[in-house]
Amino acid sequence: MKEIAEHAGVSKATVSRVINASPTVGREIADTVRASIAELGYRPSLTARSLSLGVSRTLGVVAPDLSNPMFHRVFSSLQRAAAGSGYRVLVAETLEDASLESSTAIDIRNRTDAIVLVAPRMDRLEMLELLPTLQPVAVVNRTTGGQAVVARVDYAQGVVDLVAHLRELGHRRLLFLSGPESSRSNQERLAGLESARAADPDLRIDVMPCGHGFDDGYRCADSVRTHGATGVIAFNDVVALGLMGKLLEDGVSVPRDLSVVGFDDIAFARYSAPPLTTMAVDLQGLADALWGDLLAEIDGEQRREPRLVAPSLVIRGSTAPRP
Amino acid sequence: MKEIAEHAGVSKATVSRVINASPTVGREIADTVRASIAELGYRPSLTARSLSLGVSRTLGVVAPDLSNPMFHRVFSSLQRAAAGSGYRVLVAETLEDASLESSTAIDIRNRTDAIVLVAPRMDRLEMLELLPTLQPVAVVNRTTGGQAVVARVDYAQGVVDLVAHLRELGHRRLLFLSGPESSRSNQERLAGLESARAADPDLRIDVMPCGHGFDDGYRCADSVRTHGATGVIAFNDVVALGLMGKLLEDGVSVPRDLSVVGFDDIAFARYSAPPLTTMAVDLQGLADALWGDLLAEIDGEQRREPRLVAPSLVIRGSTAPRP
DNA sequence: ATGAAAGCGCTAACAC
DNA sequence: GTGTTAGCGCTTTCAT
Repeated sequence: MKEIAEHAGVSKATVSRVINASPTVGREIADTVRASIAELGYRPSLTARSLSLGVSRTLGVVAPDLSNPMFHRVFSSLQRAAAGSGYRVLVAETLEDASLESSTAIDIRNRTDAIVLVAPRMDRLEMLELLPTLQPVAVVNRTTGGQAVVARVDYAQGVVDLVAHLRELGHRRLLFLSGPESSRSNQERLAGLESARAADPDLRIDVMPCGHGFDDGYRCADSVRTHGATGVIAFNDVVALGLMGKLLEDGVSVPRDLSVVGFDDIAFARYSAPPLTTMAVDLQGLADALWGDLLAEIDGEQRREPRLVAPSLVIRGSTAPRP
Repeated sequence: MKEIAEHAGVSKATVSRVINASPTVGREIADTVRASIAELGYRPSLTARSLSLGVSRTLGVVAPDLSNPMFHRVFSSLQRAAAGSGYRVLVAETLEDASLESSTAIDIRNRTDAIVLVAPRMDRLEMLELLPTLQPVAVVNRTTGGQAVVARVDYAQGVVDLVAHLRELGHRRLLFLSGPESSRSNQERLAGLESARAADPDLRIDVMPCGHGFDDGYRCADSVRTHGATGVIAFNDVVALGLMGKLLEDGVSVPRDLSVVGFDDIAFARYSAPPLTTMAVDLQGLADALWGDLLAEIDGEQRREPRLVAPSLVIRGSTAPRP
């Protein structure tokens, strides 16, 4: 920057003004400066800028695993939302290392103006302790007792809708393939199941621990077949797809022999054979709302009203009347 | 930091030394300082640190679309590799906005110590012009004439292997579902096709423009059916899966009526019905090599020997002898 | 072993 | 309108 200033015969301050398009700088001078910038191929240091301004215009995202299309979509949607306000997104995948989630979050937050934390399995106490040091911070699919901006998918209601759909098709014996025990969103699905049971004594819903990945669904297929249920509610689409893969391989026809539903409406759900009945979630809407609140917090407001987004049933080919 | 210094009754320099575990600091003093840090909940500013050191220990990644499992895996593998050296990864998805790729890359590079560019469709001249301003920089699946660290998947050879596999199964009329025309990796696949043709005059391989997404594969299914080929080589697994979805929906049996192969070996390829025959790519290996070279460049060495990784055939259920 | 002070590249009063 | 100057929070000589 000093070089530019010298080259253009002005002061660093003027260069700074030109870069930031300050209106108080003379036409001619500005052009000279711009010429020097172009000639010397100068690029302002964003690091120095951040330090001086105390602001980086960067949003941090911490997520467990972007290969899960659901997590990827929250990230991607956030990036889109943030980009609309001129913010970049720095993301860190915590992968298997749940133990490093906290320190990762702290580190990421340190380089950014705000952070969104996607940590479905982080211990609640640990999270509650962490949150105050992370402000402004948003949390996805968890409750925080007002410690953060929060947006949640209404998994409980989603599961209720799924059960209702299967019920209408005549299914009375249902099986839920449960996700990670410690996952908050799994617990909500379980709660949804409970209220569905309560509302309909004629219904039997069993729970089978399974997991959250393709391989988990695939692995559970045999137990599902022998279980006797006619309708299966998978933890999510990924599990449902893994399950269906194995089922079809073994000659079980979905939906003729067995109806299967997932959750999330990932891209592939529409193209599987049969296409998957599932709950679609407006993640872009969730991200937009979250980002709006976060931006307000960055500007000093307090926005702690939890956002609850309702998923909607998408009926495709993997469900049919009870055999 | 000043507060810590005052609280502990030492100077800022000493605090800095304690933070950086300098050995030249007295045991007792160090403990006092650490106590103050803990008590006041102090976290050093990485931004200031970066500015002072001229180094951020962060790697930037620019990729078009992380929802593509292939791109996601290069990102994820890079993050794993970089994490091993204590580096964070800042990623930006350029999404549809190919026009913003350059400026995004510049911006990201500006906040990081190095960058890896995944831009299969960026104009070559634009890229060649951009590269010098991005050093140290690595590029995936493109050639740069020595302007950058590069790692490439040998798509040409992969396609040759795929053709050979189908040929052995008796297929003589093949159809290639081509990806984006401007994509470098698509051009390499085409080159592979050409050498396969040259080596085997008895073989007929047609090319049909299709795309790179699920929906593209899905959409092409009808034309594929009427085309008459008995073996289909999809641009990648995503296209293959989209195609198979529609095919099975329409009662075409894969692999009995038609053999289908993909490329990349994405996670779901193993769980589709039928599981997909495809070319597996050791992306973690590619990322490790790339990161090794990049790290060397960060340290001032020059590492421009292109890395070429050979994919390997994974035979699953989507291919069978010609009907 | 510790402190004082300069400097990383930028912005923002404040002066002219 | 433009230049001067003081800082943003840290690291790192150079003294002591």
